[in-house]
Amino acid sequence: MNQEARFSRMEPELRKANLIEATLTCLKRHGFQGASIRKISAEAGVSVGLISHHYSGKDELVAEAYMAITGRVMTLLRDAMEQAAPNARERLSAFFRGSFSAELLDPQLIDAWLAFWGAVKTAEAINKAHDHSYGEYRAILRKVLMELAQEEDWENFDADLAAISLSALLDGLWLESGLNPGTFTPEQGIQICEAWVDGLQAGGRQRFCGQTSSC
Amino acid sequence: MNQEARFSRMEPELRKANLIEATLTCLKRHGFQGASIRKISAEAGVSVGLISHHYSGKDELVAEAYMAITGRVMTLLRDAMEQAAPNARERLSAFFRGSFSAELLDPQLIDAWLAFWGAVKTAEAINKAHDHSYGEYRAILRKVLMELAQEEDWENFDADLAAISLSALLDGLWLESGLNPGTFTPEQGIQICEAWVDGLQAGGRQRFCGQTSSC
DNA sequence: CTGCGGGCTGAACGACTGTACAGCAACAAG
DNA sequence: CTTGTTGCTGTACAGTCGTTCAGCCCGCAG
Repeated sequence: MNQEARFSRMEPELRKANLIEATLTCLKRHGFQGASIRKISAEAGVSVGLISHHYSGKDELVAEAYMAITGRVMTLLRDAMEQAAPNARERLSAFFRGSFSAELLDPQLIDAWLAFWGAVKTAEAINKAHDHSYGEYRAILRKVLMELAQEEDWENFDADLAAISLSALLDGLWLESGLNPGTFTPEQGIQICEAWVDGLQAGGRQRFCGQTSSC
Repeated sequence: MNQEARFSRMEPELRKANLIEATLTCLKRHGFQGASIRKISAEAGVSVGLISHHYSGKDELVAEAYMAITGRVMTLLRDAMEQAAPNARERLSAFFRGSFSAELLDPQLIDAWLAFWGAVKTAEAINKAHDHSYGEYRAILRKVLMELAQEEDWENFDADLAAISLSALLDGLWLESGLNPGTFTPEQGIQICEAWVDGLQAGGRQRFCGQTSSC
């Protein structure tokens, strides 16, 4: 009567990675409400108690899942930019193409993101995770906008405010794409972002400058 | 022993309005999770059973609360535009000032909005409510952008796509303001939106036109 | 005053939530 | 082969959840 092992041990690190993956799967399936301790453990094939063993609570696990997914997205966008090296304008275009790639526009992925956003005000740990990832996101945009300003000899250009603007545009498009896919196509999404940069270059940048008209 | 009436009757219409108000209060206080049947009925000072009596279920009540709040916001924005009659550009500015007024930037109001967004994918009734209100929102923007295009003699201008863009920008700013107030000031929010229109006028509109360069 | 329609109550139900904890068992070390 | 560590199990607990329904009782009609 040699019965199979009832469970297999794992390095805490590996197990945590497994749990995070299961959490993301659950979030994608049924949103924040569908990501209960029991469903996550079932998805991961472990017992309910294991989560409390590795994390202080559910919020911490979800927050780590949020960090994991944002890190993955940011890496993808950074890579897309680096492959299109020539100049800042080209790199922005690469960023847009990456933002509206099939991988990132996956409805399930956006559903998970919506769940995170909905929980930001509820769970402190998720709030901190958002602060961190959004800060990093904006820093990436700030950098490339700064480079664009240098290449085009804009002075006193407020890249920080422009980055807030562009990230808001991207998030807004992403949000609507998640809430109501079909409102616009990925190509139109890219088009909208390109138009924003066009507008900046054509003269819209003036509002992002100091009093001097040298910008 | 003349004891006080244990409850007071109301016209279904009035009672429903009361319940919707209580629902909004709960959503503002603790997000979607904090808006349970029991908490809503406690807030409204009625019994738990009354909600099922007037609505088919919780989702329908929340959806009606969503419709109520979007209707209120849209009326406010429309009024702001109508008071600044002169031209389309001025009306857009009025729309922006309204969008970033203290009344609409109320953190609690945005928390409630976030709760709605998070529930769109979960509840069918809320999904329909979003579709309706977002369509109306975009129609308002489309109309004023159309008028701007006429006043400036733009031909083949795709006001629809431009409206999607502007609504995404506004929603994105609103979203971030809710998730992390302090990222930008209301004045900066207006500045960002004005810069978008500036960019459109300066030449960014080309991407929103057909092949002809007459736009 | 009486009668009655229906707005309203509130206990009960079954399902689900996150967390705690006592102890089992897998697996490396000796 | 033991033995020890500790990753892991799974029941139990104390809640909360949305919904149901038999019947109470408010307030208007007559």
